[in-house]
Amino acid sequence: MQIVNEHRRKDIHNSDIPTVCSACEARHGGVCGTLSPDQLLDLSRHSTRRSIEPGREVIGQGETTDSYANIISGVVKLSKVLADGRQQIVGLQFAPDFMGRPFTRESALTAEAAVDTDICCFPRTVLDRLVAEVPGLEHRLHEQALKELDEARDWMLTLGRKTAQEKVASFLYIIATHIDPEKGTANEFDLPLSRADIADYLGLTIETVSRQITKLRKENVIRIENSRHVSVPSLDRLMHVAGID
Amino acid sequence: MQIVNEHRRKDIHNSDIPTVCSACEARHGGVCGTLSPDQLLDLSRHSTRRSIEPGREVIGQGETTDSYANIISGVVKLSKVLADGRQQIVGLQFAPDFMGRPFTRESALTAEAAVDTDICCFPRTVLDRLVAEVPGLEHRLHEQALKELDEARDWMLTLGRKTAQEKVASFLYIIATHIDPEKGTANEFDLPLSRADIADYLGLTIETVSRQITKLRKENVIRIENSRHVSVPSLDRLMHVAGID
DNA sequence: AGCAGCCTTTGATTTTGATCAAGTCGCCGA
DNA sequence: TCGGCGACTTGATCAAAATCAAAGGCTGCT
Repeated sequence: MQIVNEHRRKDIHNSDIPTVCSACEARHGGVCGTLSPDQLLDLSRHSTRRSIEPGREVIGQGETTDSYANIISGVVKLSKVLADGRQQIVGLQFAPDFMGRPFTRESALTAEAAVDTDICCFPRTVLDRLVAEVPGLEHRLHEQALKELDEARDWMLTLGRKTAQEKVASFLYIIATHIDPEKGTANEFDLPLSRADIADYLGLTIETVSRQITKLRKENVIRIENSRHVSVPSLDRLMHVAGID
Repeated sequence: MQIVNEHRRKDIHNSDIPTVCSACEARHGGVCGTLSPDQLLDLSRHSTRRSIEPGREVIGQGETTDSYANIISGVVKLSKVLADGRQQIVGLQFAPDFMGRPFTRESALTAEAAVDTDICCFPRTVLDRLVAEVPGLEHRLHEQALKELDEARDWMLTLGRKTAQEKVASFLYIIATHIDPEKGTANEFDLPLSRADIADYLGLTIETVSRQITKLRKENVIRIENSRHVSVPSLDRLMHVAGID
């Protein structure tokens, strides 16, 4: 994991930054961005990296935890289930998102890795202390919450008012624009979700998802290989099919 | 509007509090709760009360504003529309909610009064200054955002995975538990939304909403008069039909 | 009172997506 | 290399909700 970064880093004063953090892909985007080297050191001393394999739960609906985490790489599904087992994925989180809400006293949702995922966990107590000490930190967390709220509301429009075709296209668009934390959008990518997951995200069945993907393929909106790898000739076209503008 | 409050107020130190605020129904629940009398005076000097009749837009999708508001009484619909006119209500706000997100530089959604509604508006600049000055204020706004996020995610489960019957029951349950800012739940209430609004909130058509309401009535889950007034003999029963545990 | 207009309900029919049921494909282990 | 298994696709049928269409019923106005 000791990758030497060939590009010049965005910040000059790398000197005092903890080693774990200076190599961290999520440092600038996550909560850590607002922290001084001292504070970063403080936090890093209490934080642990974890690798999570696909399907592994980070936290279950109704459980309690006392930690927060940053996603370093990978994709995490946030989902809710009804008593009878019907499931809905209510959010996807990508690097370098902060996972803050799953860890409230009692979690209202399940967080589960969709693919191999690395996260950086730190205890609630430490972050809470830092929030009290560092002026801009709560603001950062607030911004993250507002971003998630906007995304949730966008998705509500998708769930409530779009057709199956538009839903699937909307999903592919989300992935294309989020899968690569570096550059904005990708024309080609591996789907981080199985058909069953996609169905749970879109409020559809796997059969319908499969049929709609086939339809999009036949209409040349996307190309598929291996059923997991997708390429998108024209993002504009995909957006249009997704009913976005 | 000069109503004399017969009940003893929860706080003792009423002395320095601006008159407009001391009579305000939203003061304890809204953002104002964290402010000192001085700060409240500061804010109140720049704030204006507005009465909004049903159907009147407070802010439209894509517009810009420079104010926030507290809901004093009434109900506000937050909605999004697709290019072709399909609409989805993505949230309802009740007194004493803070309306913060609608007013970001460019609003991602439309806020519109569902019934006669009173709000207390204040300029972005003043609140932003107070946020910088008052330690707990951003936290309060953060909490509000997290509350809305939780509600949005709950609703996503409803939109994606519940049947029409469950959706309508879920809606009625939301209203029963939110319409009265004072006590928790009401067994009897006027619906703040028309059938068309309910349909837009549930991702259904008005015909389906109407049929499901009729069905709930015939099954004695609810009683209806005037098509707007609803009474609920058993909240537990309603919850159960709504698929809530 | 009588009428116009809107909101709501109800009915008949159609459509979309769900359900049921086989396959097919790719991958892993024997 | 061959099964076998899980994930995905495809097909046939069914059902829930949408759509199309026509009343009711309430409100406000003349």
